[in-house]
Amino acid sequence: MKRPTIRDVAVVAGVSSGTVSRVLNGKNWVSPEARVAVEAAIRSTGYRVNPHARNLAMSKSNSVAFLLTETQQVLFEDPNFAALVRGTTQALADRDVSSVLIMAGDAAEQARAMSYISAGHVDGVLLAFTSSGGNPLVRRLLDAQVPIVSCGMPVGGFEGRIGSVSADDAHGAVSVVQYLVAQGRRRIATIAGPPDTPGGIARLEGYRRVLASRFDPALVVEGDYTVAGGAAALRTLLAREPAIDAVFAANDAMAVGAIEALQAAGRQVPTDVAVAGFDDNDFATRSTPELTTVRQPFPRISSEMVRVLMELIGGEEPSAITLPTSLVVRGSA
Amino acid sequence: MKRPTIRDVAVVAGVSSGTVSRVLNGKNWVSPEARVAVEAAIRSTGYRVNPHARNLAMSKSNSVAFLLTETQQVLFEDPNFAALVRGTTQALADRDVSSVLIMAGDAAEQARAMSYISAGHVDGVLLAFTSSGGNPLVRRLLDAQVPIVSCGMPVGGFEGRIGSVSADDAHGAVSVVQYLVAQGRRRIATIAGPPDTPGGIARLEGYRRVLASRFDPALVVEGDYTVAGGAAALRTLLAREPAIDAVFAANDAMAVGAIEALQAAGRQVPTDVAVAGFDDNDFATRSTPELTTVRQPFPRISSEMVRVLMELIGGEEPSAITLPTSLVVRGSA
DNA sequence: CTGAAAGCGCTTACAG
DNA sequence: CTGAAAGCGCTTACAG
Repeated sequence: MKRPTIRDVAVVAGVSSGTVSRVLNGKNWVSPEARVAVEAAIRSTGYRVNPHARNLAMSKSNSVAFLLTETQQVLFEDPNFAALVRGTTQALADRDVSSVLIMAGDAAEQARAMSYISAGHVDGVLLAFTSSGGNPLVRRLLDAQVPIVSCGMPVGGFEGRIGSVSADDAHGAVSVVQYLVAQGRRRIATIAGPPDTPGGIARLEGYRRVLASRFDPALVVEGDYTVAGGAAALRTLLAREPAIDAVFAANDAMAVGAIEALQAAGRQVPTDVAVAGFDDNDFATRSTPELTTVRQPFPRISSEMVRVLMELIGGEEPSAITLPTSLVVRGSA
Repeated sequence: MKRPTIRDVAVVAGVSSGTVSRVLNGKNWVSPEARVAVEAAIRSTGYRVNPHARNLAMSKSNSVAFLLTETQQVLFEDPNFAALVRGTTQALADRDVSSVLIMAGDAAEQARAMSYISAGHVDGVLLAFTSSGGNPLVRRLLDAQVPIVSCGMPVGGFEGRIGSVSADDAHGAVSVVQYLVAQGRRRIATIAGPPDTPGGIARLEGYRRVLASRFDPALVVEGDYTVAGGAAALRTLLAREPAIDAVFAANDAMAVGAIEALQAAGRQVPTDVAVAGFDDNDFATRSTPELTTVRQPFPRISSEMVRVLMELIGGEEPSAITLPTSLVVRGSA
């Protein structure tokens, strides 16, 4: 009737509940015989540890939050988020820790998130650092000593206080722009990301580094990481400089928008204008032609985020990890 | 240094910890003076209740799972899921209960989900009933007495054992097919959903009911709810019966695929062939022309799911709720 | 290696 | 209306 407790297991196994707890927690101060007896008793009673009791006794929650500081809309439209949520959930599950998705898009939600997290529901938080929108919350979380690791280099002055793991944005941009140059492109424009995002900064810098003295501010337009934003940016670019023959967009969504706008303007991609993106997410293979882009290693980013967070929770110092990207050549450039 | 407990609040307020607990839980057996003193003490100490202690004492978790039995890929591509996850998370947060997203696509994940849930991490489960893929898990959950409510009528023989809330699929289909008839369409085909899904069954039935004696099996093709599947189904339809002048797709994604395939085949939408969908999700406004479709009231579905689940958790019987749909006329039909 | 016991921080009959 | 106390189910020094 009632769910079995550690005590029930103990009587069946003929030991004390302390011993049951020890085998449960993999301590090795237990004799082989006792261990065998306890394991059998666990099976025969159908015992499962009560997480609330364990959490109370150990004062930890065995759970972390994945915090979304963007508007909720964005989340489910952004394949990067999806990959990260999927990847980290998996990596966490492998360690038997659960994860809660927390949406904290507006101030009210952020307040709620803050009280939820600081109440001790989670041991740490995973963050996708896309803009500065979540900064106030991050600051408060930090003040409350909550372990945090972000995907993407922190941009709000949090360097060294939170863990981070990011793709090598600058180098990824360098490699793709070099590729465009090698293909003989002469007027290479870029659609940059928002300047308050790590990708918005570093990818532009990579572009600029390759072009060096040939860098022309007129060929830089800022986008908002959306398909529509990419299309709009492209039109601006075309108005400024009709002779562009290549565009490097700071993410795949904008690259898709650029392709659509280009085609609407009667330009062939890649014949007239080559287009390259960044991310290699679902957008990359949904456009015609498919995108030449820079791949972010999301599975590895996810597992590293989890590893670093666990270290932080364990009391270690925050580390900042950068992972290599790779160039994926498809039809668009 | 150490986080304040109920006891700290009690000494500051000059009462016993039992009284603090009573004001915390909104019991009214507490004098106004005591209440005021406690509330002040809570503020001055910065007290927050420890959820693990509370959960242990009350033996409940104040948390529910949103279970995804589809492959993980599907989730983040499906705007219906996104709307449901968003809506239920919100409704749950309003009641101060948290939610965990659990992906249980393959057998290994289902086993893990089972043990997570039956360990008592959550008080109940929210489910999006899209196919029969999750049936074995649902069955085991039911055996373990876990309260469940699904979106969509249960199809695996779970009627009456789990709560459910769904849009009125049959009536929604009736209204849109009647609309097509009223527009003067004569050869109305349908791309049905998979026959092991509630929508796959009821929407087809609504279509059939309107056509009655004019129903022609040759005009029915089964799709898989994806854009590509919709396009493929449309091509099959066109091969069978080039004279179709309208298509009712069982969801928006397939409707978009149908439009694309139609256009690729040189047919104008809606002039040559009218196309209607079902859902009114993001797909509906991303196609050209935009979709005429049946709106599912996702916000209401979400909040009803939560309400019914809370009832179930509270010991009441499972209820099955059907919510009305509405026809949304845009450019495609 | 193992048991008895204290403690984690709450809730809730039970008296009063 | 309120306090003292038991209980929720674990973990973990502390002895032995």
